[in-house]
Amino acid sequence: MSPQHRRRRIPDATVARLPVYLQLLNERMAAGVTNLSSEDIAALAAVNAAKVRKDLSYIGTYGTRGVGYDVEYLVYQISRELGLDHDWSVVIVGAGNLGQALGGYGGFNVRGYPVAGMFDIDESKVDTVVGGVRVKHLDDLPRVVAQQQVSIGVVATPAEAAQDAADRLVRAGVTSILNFASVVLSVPLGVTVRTVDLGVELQILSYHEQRRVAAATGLRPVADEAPSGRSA
Amino acid sequence: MSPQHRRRRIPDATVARLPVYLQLLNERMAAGVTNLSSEDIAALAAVNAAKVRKDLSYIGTYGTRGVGYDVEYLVYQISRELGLDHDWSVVIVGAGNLGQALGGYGGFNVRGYPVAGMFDIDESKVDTVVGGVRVKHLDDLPRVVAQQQVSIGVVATPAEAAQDAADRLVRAGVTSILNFASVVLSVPLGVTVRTVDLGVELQILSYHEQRRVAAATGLRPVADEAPSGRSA
DNA sequence: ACGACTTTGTGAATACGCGCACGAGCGTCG
DNA sequence: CGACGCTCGTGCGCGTATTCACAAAGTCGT
Repeated sequence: MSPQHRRRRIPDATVARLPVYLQLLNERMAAGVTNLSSEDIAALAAVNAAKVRKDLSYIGTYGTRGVGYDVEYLVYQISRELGLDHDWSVVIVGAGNLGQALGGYGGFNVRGYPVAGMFDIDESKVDTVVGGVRVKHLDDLPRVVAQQQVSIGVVATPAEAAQDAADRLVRAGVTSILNFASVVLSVPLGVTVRTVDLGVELQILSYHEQRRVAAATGLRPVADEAPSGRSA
Repeated sequence: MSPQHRRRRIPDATVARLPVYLQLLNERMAAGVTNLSSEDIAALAAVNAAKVRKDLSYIGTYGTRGVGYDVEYLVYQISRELGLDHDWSVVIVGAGNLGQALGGYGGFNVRGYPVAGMFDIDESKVDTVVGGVRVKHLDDLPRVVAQQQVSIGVVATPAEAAQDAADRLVRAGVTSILNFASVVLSVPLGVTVRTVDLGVELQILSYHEQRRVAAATGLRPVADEAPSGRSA
């Protein structure tokens, strides 16, 4: 039990940024950088420096005043906080277009999320091999989840099948779901769902585009700052 | 100029939810439902009913008290607000694993985002056909963007190539970018970027998992509500 | 035609996240 | 060894987002 186990709740917004910091710290570390100030990190992440400091302060006081943060140590601490000190096996449900792309991606293993299994309900997909993993029938899900201690599931099915997939995952014991289907999944309390929807993202972008042309057309030239993503 | 052109700025949080409402309204409409109350919508979207009403109030007062919202009319109004009354051509940069999956996905056309072109810098990929689109060399990007009036670009390259891809997109005239690479893109003001990063999503989930096991281990049994995604 | 009931639209209250500004602590240099 | 400069950690005010609660406005039954 390390001394610095504050265990105070970290704000959602911060949790969402920590992986970004981690990513870029790793990148700089690989480039040989050993120390970075909050200003440096802020510039790389395109956010405010105070925000970086506050974010990092939630996981502990690992900086040195007048100097900055030791990159390697910080990487270690963020990783630990995010639970990356060990691997998390994942299962992928749906071996269609997207499921195959995810399975073949390879990024899972590299990042510490080995694919414990891919599943589909379509017999014709079962036993095909995707990215080194043989597709199993969805009925085998509970066994694999139990045996391999899987707690994260990926839903890569068509929208119609997504809720059923989620239900099966939950029943099998999965407590976190990454959902790529265009549906709002309903899950019991205590299960975390994150949805990534291509259509939603595109529609958010087209809203901004639509707004730009409306402004350009001169229809009410609202003096309104141009919206920019998380980047500057 | 319709009478209800308030043109007041819609909060980002609301903009992010409108596509979700739209999705589920379309789904219910297809099922023959003609009217829905804010409570109904709230249940389907797993959010608070007051939030639904406030969100919808930003685009106009299209409900009927005592009755609810006419689904078809609401779909029309949200679509208009999101700029979906016409198609938005997109270009995809990067014809690797992910680019191919996106191109072959087909969902682009259906949803009103026809793929005007796929591009790669790797000669061996050029002229291959993915999802009915022939891959062009990245140098052809400016021509296609100009000719087809493309304003949305998708970055599906490896992380190392993503910033260059973004720079080229911006130079060609694209003003919205959907980025799938694990990098923080730097773009000029007035360009909107949205990043979707598989690694980030997984790490957010493993944070919650890590927290769950920490709680279960009894290390400080913090009386803290279990975190659930956007769903209930 | 009127009263009871339903559901919207929105002011007001609350919670949350952001960024400034500054004190505290560490390293460095004379 | 003391003074100076740099950068962290954080208290505080501000704006945004969420939720509550209720009057306004419509429907429906009689």
